[in-house]
Amino acid sequence: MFQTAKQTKVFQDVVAQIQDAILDGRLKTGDTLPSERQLKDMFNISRGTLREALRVLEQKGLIEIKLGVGGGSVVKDLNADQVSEGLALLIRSQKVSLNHLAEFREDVEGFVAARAAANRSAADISILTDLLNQAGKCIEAGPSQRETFLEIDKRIHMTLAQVAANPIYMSVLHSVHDNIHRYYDEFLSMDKRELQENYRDLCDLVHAVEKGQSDRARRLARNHVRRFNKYMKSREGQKGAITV
Amino acid sequence: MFQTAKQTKVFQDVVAQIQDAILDGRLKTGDTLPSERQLKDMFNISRGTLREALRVLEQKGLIEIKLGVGGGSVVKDLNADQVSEGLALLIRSQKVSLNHLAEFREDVEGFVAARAAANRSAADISILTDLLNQAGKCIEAGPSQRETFLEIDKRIHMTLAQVAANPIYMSVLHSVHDNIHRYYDEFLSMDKRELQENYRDLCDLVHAVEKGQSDRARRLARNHVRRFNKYMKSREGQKGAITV
DNA sequence: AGATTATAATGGTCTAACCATTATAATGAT
DNA sequence: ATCATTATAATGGTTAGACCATTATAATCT
Repeated sequence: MFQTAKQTKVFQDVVAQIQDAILDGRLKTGDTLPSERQLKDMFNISRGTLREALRVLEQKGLIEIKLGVGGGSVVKDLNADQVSEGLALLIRSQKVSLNHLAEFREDVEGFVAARAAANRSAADISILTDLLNQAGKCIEAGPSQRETFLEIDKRIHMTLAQVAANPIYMSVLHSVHDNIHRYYDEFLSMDKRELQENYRDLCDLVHAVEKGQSDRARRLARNHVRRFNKYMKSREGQKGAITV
Repeated sequence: MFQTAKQTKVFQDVVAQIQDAILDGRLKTGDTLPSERQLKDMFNISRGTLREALRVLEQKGLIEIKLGVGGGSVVKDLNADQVSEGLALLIRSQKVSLNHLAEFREDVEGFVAARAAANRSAADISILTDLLNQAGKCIEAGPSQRETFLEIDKRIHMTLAQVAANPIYMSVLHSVHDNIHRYYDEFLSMDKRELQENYRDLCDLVHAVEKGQSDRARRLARNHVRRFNKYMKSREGQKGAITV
């Protein structure tokens, strides 16, 4: 009939109070909290308990704790890192395989491209075109620029997420890339033909976005990712390092 | 040229060691770690430092700390809760609006349905049909069963994610539902006609999944969610409680 | 004026207690 | 003997006070 009246643990109450202050805007990004010795007196708790609370807030990505004079707990600008870390833990614990991740990425890149095509502005297209040009130069420069190409490839995808005008897309895509990146080293040996294929994919994709062709953009993005995934899987068989 | 040689902080080293042991399987779900007083000796650190490490591991969702005799740090079964909490923080900090969340859900439910249609087994269909029947009875029972209906609605969606056979879908969908649930109270006043409309959506959707019609399933799922979102937005205007 | 050195504030860690909770064992009542 | 009650002890939760490590700033020296 009744529920537990209160979370007795002191440090949880402190976490809640500071977290609420941050999320309600009473503490803004960049603000520095009082020193630990001051805070412990304000909350009327011991320093050890306060530090447990601060460690939790740090792990939540809400504050950053800096050392030395002028240091202290600084309110952080919240980003997708915690989501990303959570996903990474699921992957490492083998609750999620590389195949799962690849499949998911296929879907996500697909609808990101579709939303981007629906939302694009002239300025967006100009940024994307510029990135395409850089990517093209990388390929001409030969295989030495392979990593740079992949970096630009990633930036094009992230830019599309930005054009899609929904921060969730950016967070999710960022998390996916973060986690797929761990396997990149294993699969970095694309030859020139494969890179060119990749490049053509991106050109077609950006073109579809420019024309506002949502469905076509989605299909192209999915195929682009699928080809990359197939490539990874074939390499995976050769190396046998990762069993997913 | 060189990088920082080492993370000097003791508690971080402890976090890393225990986390690795869990993720590598040396510590399994349900295992109880030694007591704090034993651990502090094993690591040769103070109890305060150890507790900071444990608090971080707890916040990461890797362990659960129980009180009293026979208590201690127990290795948890990892789930999507941390991803969900991270997303919730992004929403509360207004980096993400309800509109963003609704739009994202539309896309996610869409491709979940499509994957489910491609992967469904006879057993899956039987479970879904059973849930549909329960939902149907709720509607006949009148508006008193509204909450139950919404609960079953959610279970149907989660079941589809399970059928899709990719744990990321389940995690993401779970996170989305978790976070959209906060706004449910504001929008629970669906009348009978709206509930029936909802019910028919679900029947059509399950039917498409049964037939293995991926594209149709995706379209139906998206429309289903979109209708719900429109409904929420219209209510939002009336109440004016949430400004997103 | 510029480089060097001391200062002091801050987080990081340690020690040693005591409090609060709870499963189990010991005790008592029936 | 069985069940309820009560003590016991192990565990996490909290406190207090000290000292170490880091670092921005101020003081000093060349």
